Amino acid sequence: MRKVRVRFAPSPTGALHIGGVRTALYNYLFAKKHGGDMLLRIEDTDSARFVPGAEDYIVESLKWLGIEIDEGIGVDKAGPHAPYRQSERKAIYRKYVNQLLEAGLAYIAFDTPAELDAKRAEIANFQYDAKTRGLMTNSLTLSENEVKARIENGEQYVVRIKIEPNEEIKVQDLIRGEVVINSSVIDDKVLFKSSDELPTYHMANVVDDYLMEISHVIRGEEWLPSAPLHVLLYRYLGWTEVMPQFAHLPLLLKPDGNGKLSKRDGDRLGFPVFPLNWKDPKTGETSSGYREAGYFPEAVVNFLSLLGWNSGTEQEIFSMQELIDQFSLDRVSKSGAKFDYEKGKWFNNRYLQLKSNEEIATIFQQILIEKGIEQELDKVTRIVSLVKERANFVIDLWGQSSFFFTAPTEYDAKTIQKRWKAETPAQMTELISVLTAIDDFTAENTETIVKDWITAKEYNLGGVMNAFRLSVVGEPKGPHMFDIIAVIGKEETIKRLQRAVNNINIK
RNA sequence: GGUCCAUUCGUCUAUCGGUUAGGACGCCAGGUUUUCAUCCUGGAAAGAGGGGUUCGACUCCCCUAUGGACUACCA
Repeated sequence: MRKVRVRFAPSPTGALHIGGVRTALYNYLFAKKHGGDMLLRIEDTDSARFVPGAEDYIVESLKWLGIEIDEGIGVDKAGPHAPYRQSERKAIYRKYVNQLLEAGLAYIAFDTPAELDAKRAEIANFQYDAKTRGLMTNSLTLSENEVKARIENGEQYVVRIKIEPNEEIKVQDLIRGEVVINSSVIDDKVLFKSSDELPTYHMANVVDDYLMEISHVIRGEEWLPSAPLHVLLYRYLGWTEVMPQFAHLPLLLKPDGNGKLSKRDGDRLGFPVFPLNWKDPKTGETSSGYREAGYFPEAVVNFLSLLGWNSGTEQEIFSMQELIDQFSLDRVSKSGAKFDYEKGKWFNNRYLQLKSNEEIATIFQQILIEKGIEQELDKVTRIVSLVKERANFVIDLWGQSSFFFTAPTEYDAKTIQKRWKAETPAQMTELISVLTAIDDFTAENTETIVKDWITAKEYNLGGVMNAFRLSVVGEPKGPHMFDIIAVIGKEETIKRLQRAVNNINIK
């Protein structure tokens, strides 16, 4: 049994899309499950679409998510198959292109893009293949000398694969089973372009997967139509015996409407489609990322893992290790998954609840500092413990707990109307004296004393407590009142009560 | 247009011929709570349609419909 070696091979054309992240994740899970290696290779064979910074972005994204690379880009020591950037492997591809040319399995074509466009306009459903290549300008229609002359003249050309028609090409897919496509519908794809001396995806991909000893190609469904071409390339190159196994993953779809999830959907619907914030160096346009939106990487991984795969059990929360242990390609679904952002939030909520108060407090402390509030970790931890369960994100904690740090400056009008009665100011003034007399300001003690007072005076518990809350918090929300005042302290509590008595007027 | 892939609650999905078609998100209702939230309980909610095969189909086959991907000197 061959060692499992998989690769994630994005092209550096911008930020790593969330669908790409899932592909990387599934590759990683599969590799680790089988004790194999995960490679990161950069497919930068399209010089025109290269975007600076994209490669670093990809490396940083995977690192943030905990998807560890064993070999290739982003690893300190160059691996045994270096380089791992396709633009740096020109000579390698050239050799195999020549091999194909010499064997008569590929040919040179001089048709310019303009000429091809003209043909497409002229002939409906034009396809460069066995039926049409005799009409075109290539080494099959030109004499050997003319081909040589044109090349020596510096004329640009491409190398095309020569597909023999009318053969049923079979692709064994680990997720979909056998897929059969007739070779007649495959066109003579460009394998190599002289303009930049670089191969196209198809050629580079097959050559590299072979040389890097890739055992399984796990990639998006958009590659399924070209898989037969790749099978043919392995055959033409004489590598059928070591051809990797294929698995084509279902796509991530738009939450609403139709089509695959795109960057624009994120902007339109208000959620990130990238792992990290990204600023496009050309347009200056920025896109938000899950990290900066406050997601925990574990939540993103967990959420993504379940978009197209399930364990077959009712478990929903998985650590990376559990995912590795339970992952299996035959439990990957065949149909596309609509991206459900609401569920993503829920996953973050679960991880927030799972984390220790102190860990969250450490993060929250930074947010507080940005708001100009410096607090000791102990106190922040205590506050976190009181409000954590009502938050999905660490940032939500601010909305739930800001009153711990700053006294209310205004009071919720609806609540005044409902809870601030004619007798309230007198009761609150009385409450001030009750609280003033308390030395031990713990929640248990203040609760006992205040409740005894309310009972003794035969006041309405709800009436007093709600007015008390309004005075201290400013709104009808928050944790248990006595927990709140234990944190903010006696002096501040009394101050807030006094201010409420002075400022709230009954309409 | 052509080729290929897919089709269970609104969404993610379980079911691998016999189930009251299960779970989760979201939604709704009730309960707990001095407030809000949490939490607890409950509820509504699905096999695209039509043919077969079979004692019996969500499950297997065919057709139709619908959705998606691909159809570049992009990946």
